[in-house]
Amino acid sequence: MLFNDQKTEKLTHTQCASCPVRHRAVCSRANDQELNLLDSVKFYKTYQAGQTIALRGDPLEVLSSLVSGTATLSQSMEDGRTQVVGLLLPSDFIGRPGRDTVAHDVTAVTEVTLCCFRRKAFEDLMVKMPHVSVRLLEMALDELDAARDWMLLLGRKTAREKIASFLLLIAQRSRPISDKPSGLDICIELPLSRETIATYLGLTIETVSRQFTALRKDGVIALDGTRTVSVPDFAALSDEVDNSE
Amino acid sequence: MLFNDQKTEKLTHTQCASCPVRHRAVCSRANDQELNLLDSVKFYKTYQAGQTIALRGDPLEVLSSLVSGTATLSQSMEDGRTQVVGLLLPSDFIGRPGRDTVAHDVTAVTEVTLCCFRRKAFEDLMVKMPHVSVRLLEMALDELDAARDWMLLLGRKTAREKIASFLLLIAQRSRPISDKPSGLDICIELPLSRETIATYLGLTIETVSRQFTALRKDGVIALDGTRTVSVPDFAALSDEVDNSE
DNA sequence: CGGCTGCTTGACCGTCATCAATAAATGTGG
DNA sequence: CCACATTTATTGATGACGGTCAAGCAGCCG
Repeated sequence: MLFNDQKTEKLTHTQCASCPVRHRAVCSRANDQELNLLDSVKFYKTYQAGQTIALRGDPLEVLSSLVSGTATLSQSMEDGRTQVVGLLLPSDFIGRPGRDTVAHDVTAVTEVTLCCFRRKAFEDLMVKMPHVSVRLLEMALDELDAARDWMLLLGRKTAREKIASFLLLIAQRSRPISDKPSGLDICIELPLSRETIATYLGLTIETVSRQFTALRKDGVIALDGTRTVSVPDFAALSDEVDNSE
Repeated sequence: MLFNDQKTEKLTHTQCASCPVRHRAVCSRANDQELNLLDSVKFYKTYQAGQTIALRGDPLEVLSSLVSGTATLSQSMEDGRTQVVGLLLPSDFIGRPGRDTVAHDVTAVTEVTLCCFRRKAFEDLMVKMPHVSVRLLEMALDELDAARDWMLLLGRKTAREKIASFLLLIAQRSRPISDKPSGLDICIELPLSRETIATYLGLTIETVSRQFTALRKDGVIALDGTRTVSVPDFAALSDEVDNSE
């Protein structure tokens, strides 16, 4: 059930105008006046690392944008096998208008802050601000492309290629957009545990671990602790991925 | 390039009112007057089995709905490894407003008829008929869910489960909606070759073949030729899939 | 009939999963 | 701050599933 059972509940209320995802989220095309409207109906929720945000099949009462932190979308089978089917990073949207149940499990992997709207209120907003629908369609289509790219990875890539692709993905998405210090080592902070990486890549935790060490031994990456990866030669890492045509 | 190099070009022009996908495609919510408008700007194109409809990166000049036949969306790597990332069946939409290049290769696997719109014309339509945008968003979100379900299959299911899931999928989608003759054998006509099935399931053609025979030997399915599958015990087939929770 | 293409079957092997044992990181209470 | 417990990650040994290579088979068409 969305927004139940979380112990911690930060009620910080940031003005939309100074919101970190102001220009990327579903609200990106809102003008000042519209932002005021958004400010008046939105509310924030915070989840701790590991908390369940929503479960597949739950009634979908609240729609939200991820403001900070990282969450996963996942799908699992009765016998426990699980696949992460999407990574949610700041500006990503959770839930969908026109549906009344949650389609996939949503889990916070770090502390997560959501900017929330009751579904009814959001659907009203979509009528008042058609650009919200347009932006939502754009974002859905982007996610669709991303999902399909991931299908290539899951269906066809080797374990080593999967890890390399994953590192490149994280490097891209965590970098504040077009910031290429081609001189110094690129340093990647992994938001996911080995366990979660494995379920994202369709591998086991052991294989993930082995491939990390293999890449390290081959000098493609360097590991500092378990969550920090530095990339001495970015081209070498890219070469590990025989990229889509 | 969309709509080049096809030899055969059927110019049949069906009235929207009697279109087979009238109530499922992007135009499903159009009224009679709007249908007339659609009739006046749409045009049909036909592709032969095996023909390329569009290639990744091509300029996207035409958007279309699939009216009849089956096509695939696929993604491939430089070295030739290929993954089918979507199956296009009647009523599915091809292309996306707001993009100017094709995101994935589109290939006809049977003879295919498309109901086409020049991109500009279609974007005008979206303005005149907002329900088209809404329907498009709905369809995009459905596809997104389907893509994510497929990620679970690709990442976590065994070869046998993949084949069983595939058969169930085809059975569902080819059946004219909620038609359950629980008595007699269900008969599935496969629109895809073993080759294409393999690239859809992230397997090799040999493994697909072996799993088909395995399921046959176990009495779960019966094969009549290479494209016709009959299912004596539907429950047995469903049991092969340890379904998502 | 031969030649073609698509499918099946067999023999073998490699990649990755499984099971199991450390080792490292993180947390807890004294 | 250190002993101890717990979780998380690494490493090793082994085997299974599915891939690869190769040969046969079936349907199709000239």
